[in-house]
Amino acid sequence: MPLLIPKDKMKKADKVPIDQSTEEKIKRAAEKVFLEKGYSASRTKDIAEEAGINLALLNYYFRSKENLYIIIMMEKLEVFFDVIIKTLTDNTIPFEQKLTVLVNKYTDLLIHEPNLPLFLLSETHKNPDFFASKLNIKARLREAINIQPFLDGKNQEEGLQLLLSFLGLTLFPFIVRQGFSGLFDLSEEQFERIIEKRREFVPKLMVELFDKMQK
Amino acid sequence: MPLLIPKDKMKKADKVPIDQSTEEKIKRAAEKVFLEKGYSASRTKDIAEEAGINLALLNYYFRSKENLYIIIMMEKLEVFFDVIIKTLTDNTIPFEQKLTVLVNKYTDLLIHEPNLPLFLLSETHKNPDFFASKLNIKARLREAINIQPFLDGKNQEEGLQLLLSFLGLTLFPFIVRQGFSGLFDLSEEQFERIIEKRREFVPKLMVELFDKMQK
DNA sequence: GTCTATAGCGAGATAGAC
DNA sequence: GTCTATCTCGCTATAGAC
Repeated sequence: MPLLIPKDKMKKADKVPIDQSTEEKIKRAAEKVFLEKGYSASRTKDIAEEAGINLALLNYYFRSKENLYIIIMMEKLEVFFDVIIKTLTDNTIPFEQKLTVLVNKYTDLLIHEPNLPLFLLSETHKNPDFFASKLNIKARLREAINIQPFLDGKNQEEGLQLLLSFLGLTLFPFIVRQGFSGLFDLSEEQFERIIEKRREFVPKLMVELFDKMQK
Repeated sequence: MPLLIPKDKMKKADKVPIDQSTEEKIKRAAEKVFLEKGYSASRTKDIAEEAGINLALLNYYFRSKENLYIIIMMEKLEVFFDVIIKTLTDNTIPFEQKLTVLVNKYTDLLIHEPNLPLFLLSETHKNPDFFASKLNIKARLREAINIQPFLDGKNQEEGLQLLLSFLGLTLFPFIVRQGFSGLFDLSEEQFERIIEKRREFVPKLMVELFDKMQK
C-alpha cells in the first residue's frame, strides 16, 4: 500500500503530518506559545492544551519548562542564523547577488514565521548568554562575514555599518509588523504588498550606500 | 540659604534629586526593572528593592503590579512617539531638515534609554490594545504624517515604505544593540562610534531613496 | 506512555501594628 | 506613610494508578 504513494506526496505528508510523535507535538506547541508570549508569560498548561496532551506528559518528555524552552530557542537561533551564514558562505552565488538572495530568503522565512525576530531579540536580551551556549553561531557568522570580498579595503567598522543598515532595511518591517499595521490600519494584504516591493529596492539601495562608502 | 544656589544648579538638582517622593522613587525603579525584563519576568519585590522601600508600600501607592506597569508603559509610549510627532508637526523646521533632526533626536534619546524600543515592541506585541487605550497617539501620529509635503503626489503605500526604511535605518541598531555587540565583541565605545556616523549618512541615504521613488 | 490528583513553592496582595 | 507578618492563588513539577 505505501508503495503506491508517489514520493513527492510522501514528502508533503512529512511536512504536515497527520500523526506526529507526541514529543514533536509538544515541541511545535511550545514553539507557538513561546514565540507569541516569551518564556515568562508562557504557561506550560497552555502548551499542553495546544498540543492536545496532558500537562504531566510535558514533564515526562522534557523534564521542565526551562528545558523545553532552551530546546526551542536553540532551534530558532539555528533557523534564523542559518539563512545568513549559509548564503554568505555559498560559493555558487555570485557576490553581487547575495544581498538579493538574503532579502528574499528572510522575507520568505518571516512571512511564515512573523514572530521569529522579535522573539529572538527580546528573549536573548533577557538572557544574553544564550549566544554563549550557541558558540558555534558566533564563530560561524563571523567567519562567513570575514570571507566576503566587499570587506577588502574596509575596516571592520564599515563592514558592520553596512550589515546594520542591510539588516535594518530587511528585518525591521517584520519586527514592527504588528504595531505598524495597527497604527495605520493595514490589512495583511497591504502589509505584504509593501514587503514584496522591498525585495527589489533594498538591494538597490544598499548598492548606493556601498558606493558612497567607497569614497 | 536656598537663595544662594544659582538657578542652573537648582535645575540640575531637579533632574537628579537627592530626595524624590516615594511615589516617584517607585516609578523610576519600576521603569528600570520593567524595561529590562518586561512585565511577566519582573518581580514587584525587585522593584521595591530597587526603590529602597518595602514591598507593601508599592501596593499602597499603586494598588497592583499591573496598574504600576500601565502607568510606566503610557509614559514610555508618550516619550517615544512625542519625538516623531513633535518633529513632524514643528513648522519652524524646514522640511528638508526633518530627517536629520529625527535621526539626531532618536539617537540622543536611545543612547540614554537603550532598552526603550525593544521594550515597547515586545510588550505591545504581547498586549496589542495598549495602542487602543492610547488612541491619541495613533491619531496624532497619522495627522503628523499626513501633513508632510513629501507625501504630495505619493500614495499612502509609498509614504509608509519610506517611513519603514527610515525608522529601520535609525532604530534597528538600537534594537539589536545587545546581541549585535555580543556577536562582534564590540565595546560600548565602538558601538557608539558606529551610531554617531549614522546621524549623517542615514538622512543622505534617505534622499537617494526618495529620489528613486520619484521616478 | 498517558492520565488524575496533589504536593510545593513563589509571587502578588492585604491586615494590622507603629 | 511605612513596616512585618501572613494569606491566597496560580503555576510547575511529581507521585502513582492504569
